Amino acid sequence: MPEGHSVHRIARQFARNFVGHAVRVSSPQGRFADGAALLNGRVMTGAIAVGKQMFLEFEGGLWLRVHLGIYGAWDFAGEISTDATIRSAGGRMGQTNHRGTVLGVDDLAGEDSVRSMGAPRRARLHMAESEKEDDSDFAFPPDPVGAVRVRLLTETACADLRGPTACEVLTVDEVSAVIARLGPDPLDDDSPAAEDRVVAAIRKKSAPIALLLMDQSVVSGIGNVYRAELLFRARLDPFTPGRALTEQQCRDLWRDWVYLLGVGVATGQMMTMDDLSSDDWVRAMASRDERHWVYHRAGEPCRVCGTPIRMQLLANRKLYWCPACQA
DNA sequence: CATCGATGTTGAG
DNA sequence: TCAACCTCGATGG
Repeated sequence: MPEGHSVHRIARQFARNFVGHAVRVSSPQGRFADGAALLNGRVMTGAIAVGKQMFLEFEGGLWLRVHLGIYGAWDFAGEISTDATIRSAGGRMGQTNHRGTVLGVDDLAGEDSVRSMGAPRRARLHMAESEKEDDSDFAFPPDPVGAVRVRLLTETACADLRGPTACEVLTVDEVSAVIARLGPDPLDDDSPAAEDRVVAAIRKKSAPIALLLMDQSVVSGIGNVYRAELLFRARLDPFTPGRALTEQQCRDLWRDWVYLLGVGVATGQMMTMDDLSSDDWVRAMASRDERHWVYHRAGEPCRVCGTPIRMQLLANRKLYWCPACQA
């Protein structure tokens, strides 16, 4: 379920609580028994995210590649230091909103609206498309619940993976090969070269821009929500062929993705609306249906012009857009 | 409590 | 183009 921002947050969680530690690796469900045996006992030496893929590096040159697909999720438990998470409305997003600038958590929230990371404490944290924290008491390590494909366990922290699309052990060369097939991820590479690569990839294809934004070989990390929202924010007709976009339109799309991904990683939420009043900010944080311009709003009035938002299947995914604003 | 649907990708046909 | 993968929150009775 997660788009790029959640995967970065999960990688960050591993960096905090697992990197530098020897890890017991098992597969309670059994489907990853061989891979678990390969990794068991090794020290985790790195955790990186590229688009929707995460790579955990272990000593000896072995990597664990995980893709959560549509169902996948990680459950952390133990002495963990949780990421800053926007809890409620404190500040206003619009205050320091310049496109292309990544908002820091400090920009986004006032007191009490952020649970900051701080010292490790005993907690459970569910990480998928959204995150849920549970401070109630539990035994450590917890009994595996359901089909746990992989359990990673240190002296103090536990991480259970369930429902992934991909979970495999790779060599460094194989990791490089996977990454080579992916378009740029702004959090890994926000260079002019990365931007040029995306612009060129879009402008040489005749496929509709709505399809190209979802194509992980063009640009990494965009899913169905960010796709719809990026196109609305650019006031672009989703069916415009890539090669019909101007260079500037392509650059603006990339810059806006840089911005939105930064907001997503900072807040843990796919917040795609700017300049919200305090009341709207409260509503947006409380309900995902108040968080977007067009996503999941078929038939409802466009927030800008009132025209009913349209929905159509494109490559088996629901595409949402405003037929008036995005003409 | 049953059913539906999802923020993804792969591979068969 | 479409089913399969595989899990769980949201929804409705």
